[in-house]
Amino acid sequence: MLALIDGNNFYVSCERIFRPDLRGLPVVVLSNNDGCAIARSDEAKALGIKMGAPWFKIQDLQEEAGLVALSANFELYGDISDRMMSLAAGLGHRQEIYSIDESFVDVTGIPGDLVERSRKIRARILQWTGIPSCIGMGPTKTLAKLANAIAKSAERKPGSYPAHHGQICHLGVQSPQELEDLLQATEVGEVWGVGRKIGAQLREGGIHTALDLQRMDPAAAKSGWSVVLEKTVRELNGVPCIAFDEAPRDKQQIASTRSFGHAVTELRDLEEAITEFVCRAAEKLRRQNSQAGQVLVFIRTSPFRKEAQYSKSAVFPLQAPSNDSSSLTEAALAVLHVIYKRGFKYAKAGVMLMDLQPLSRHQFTLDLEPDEPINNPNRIRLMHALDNVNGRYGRGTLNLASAGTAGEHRLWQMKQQRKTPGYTTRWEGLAEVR
DNA sequence: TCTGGGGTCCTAGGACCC
DNA sequence: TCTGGGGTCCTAGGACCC
Repeated sequence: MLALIDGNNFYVSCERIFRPDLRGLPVVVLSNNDGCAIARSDEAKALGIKMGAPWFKIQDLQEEAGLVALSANFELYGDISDRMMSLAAGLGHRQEIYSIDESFVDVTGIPGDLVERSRKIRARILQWTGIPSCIGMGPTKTLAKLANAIAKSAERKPGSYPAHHGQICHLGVQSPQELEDLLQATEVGEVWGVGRKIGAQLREGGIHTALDLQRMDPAAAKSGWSVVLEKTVRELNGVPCIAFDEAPRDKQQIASTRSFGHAVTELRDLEEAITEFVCRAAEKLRRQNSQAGQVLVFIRTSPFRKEAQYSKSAVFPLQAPSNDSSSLTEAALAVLHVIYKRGFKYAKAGVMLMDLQPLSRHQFTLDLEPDEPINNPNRIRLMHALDNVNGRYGRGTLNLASAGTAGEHRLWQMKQQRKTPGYTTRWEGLAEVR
């Protein structure tokens, strides 16, 4: 039996911990660059604000409805997430942290009333971190996710489900008839793994509810769509097909990409941005003790603007895998010089490190170059020092020269005009009590 | 004026091999 | 008239997730 614990409107709830004045108000958290809404309070949802709604299209609601918008403060959310996760882990014996606000917990064999136990954990999370959450339980991940969705709807949308499923919903203890009713009351698009496209195709084929999907022939799901949907069908029937992953696995690719605060036309500006992106990505790469075999760089104009469009990416296969910021930057800038075209207004760029492999693996080349910087102990120490300094004194304290200096005005720097302090992660962000 | 970022997995099709 | 069979590996693109 698996439980899925998930924070309600997580980013908004994090902000409300230190801004109790925001409770009861419509609040949204905006994506990087203050671009669009990526988290909404219940009150904001009630105003009809959709997930991903562009800020400039909803900002009138500030005046009209008292909407409050905040810039994303991921440092804060990450820290609150850690606290919530460690409390959620107490529900069972194994935990898989699935995203910043969700974790699966294996509650198989836990004695006693799981619903009661869940209520206690939920109450503890609320009291100790201030984050309201919902818990769903079922014999597979897909059913636990579904239970969680039911728990949320039963609380937020009265009448959608029987009220006693609010906050905690345990599908494992329902009678077959009750289970059928719950699945019948759930739209097929709510099912984990069914997105916009497949949802529309299913509805076209007469499959409208989770119950319809559960009763679908798995072979038909596979031949008509893919093995992914087949697994979903089986999971809805209580057959586990998606593994429980306790230990976070090494990433297979690491990306750093940004939309710019202002359109950028000059190569020099793009060089700065790309350098910074490589350094961010390389830092993550070193943190998981990996090295990259390939570097991808892309630049593109804004598809939303009516002007000349250009979008291009290219890959640089490294002669030997590396996690050295300057080697990777050198490769990335070489790619940039190839794909850059003058005369376009660039809106976004990014770097992806690919073909990742553990540091322990070393591929020897036939034509060893004598001045190969790879594995040079001094370079390794340098990267180590770089990470330590930036870890201690904050990101960007030490940078490669081609990243430019923060003092200069950087057109490409993203906009964040509504950011709350690092309440729990920075001394200067500590709240004062008077 | 203003539309996010970071991932995973699967599939189809091409290149290539014997 | 009639033009094999079986396999692997890689990549690009699509779909999904939060």
